Amino acid sequence: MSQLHTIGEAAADSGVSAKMIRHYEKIGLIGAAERTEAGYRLYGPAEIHTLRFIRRARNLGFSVDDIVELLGLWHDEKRASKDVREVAAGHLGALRAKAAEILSMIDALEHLIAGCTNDDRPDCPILKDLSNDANPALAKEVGHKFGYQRVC
Amino acid sequence: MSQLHTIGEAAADSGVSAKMIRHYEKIGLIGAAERTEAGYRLYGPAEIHTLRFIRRARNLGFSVDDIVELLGLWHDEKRASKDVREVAAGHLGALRAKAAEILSMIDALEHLIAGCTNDDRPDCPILKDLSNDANPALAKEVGHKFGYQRVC
DNA sequence: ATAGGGCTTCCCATCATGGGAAGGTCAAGA
DNA sequence: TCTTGACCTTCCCATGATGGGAAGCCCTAT
Repeated sequence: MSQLHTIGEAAADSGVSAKMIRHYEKIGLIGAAERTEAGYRLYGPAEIHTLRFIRRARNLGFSVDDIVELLGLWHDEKRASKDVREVAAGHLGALRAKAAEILSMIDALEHLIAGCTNDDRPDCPILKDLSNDANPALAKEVGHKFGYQRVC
Repeated sequence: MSQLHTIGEAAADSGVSAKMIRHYEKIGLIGAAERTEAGYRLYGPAEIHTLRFIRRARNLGFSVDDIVELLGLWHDEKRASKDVREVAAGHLGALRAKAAEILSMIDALEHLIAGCTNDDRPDCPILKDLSNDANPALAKEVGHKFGYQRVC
């Protein structure tokens, strides 16, 4: 008994909020916890270890779906390291794509801000760029289906 | 009449989906569109220009709340360029923070993956790190309220 | 006994976006 | 003229991870 913890203690010890622990249980990421007679959830060292694993994986940006896989591999003594690597590499690719996207936004925004007079005059290259039909800010070539011609 | 467009045409011309145009109307980012007798929304050049403005701002990662401000400034002849700059600079700061977060995840993940044997053996430094209590992967100093001591 | 803090479940909100159903409208072709 | 198909309308639901908050039960210290 002495190593069984309530959800609040498990949260403090693992860094995962009580709210999220219940959520992870509900979506099946972790199994249903033991309960006291009064219905309180109880967590032992193994469960808290798992929660820490989950928190670390979340800190690395892994999605819950990824973590389902990682936990399965973690508990699978016959796992192949390349299977783990595959999950990690997939996530790394997604992170790199996201980083590239954000960095290009930063780049574009820095250029716009650099051109701003930063005073009380209304002239503003930022708004000029955003409203300029000829110079679409950071145009994503996505979703522009200009095949249609106007009907009216 | 000849320059009035249905929502599908406005979507194609602006790069904002019809779904989102209706959504922007509902949340008040844009005003209610004119309607035909049958209830179809109609968009003129000014509205489509605004939609393009919105799409460009979204491409730069501005939130809808930011865009409300930017549209207000855009239409305000007496705006001060520094007010625009302030909105943009605030967003830039958020983007930089996000980028730093993602880059540190990438960095940590690259190190883990580099140590992976990538074969059929079960030994795996990635899982080892995630499960290692002593070496928390990319520990965020966030949310660790370790003031509490275990009660049990 | 009572107060306060922790626990339970349930519902709602975020943020931007899309999917899909049920039904009305319109234009082109048989 | 009728049909067909592509559009439009509104309404509801889902995403993903997280938190807020209410109503009510439980436990412990005063």
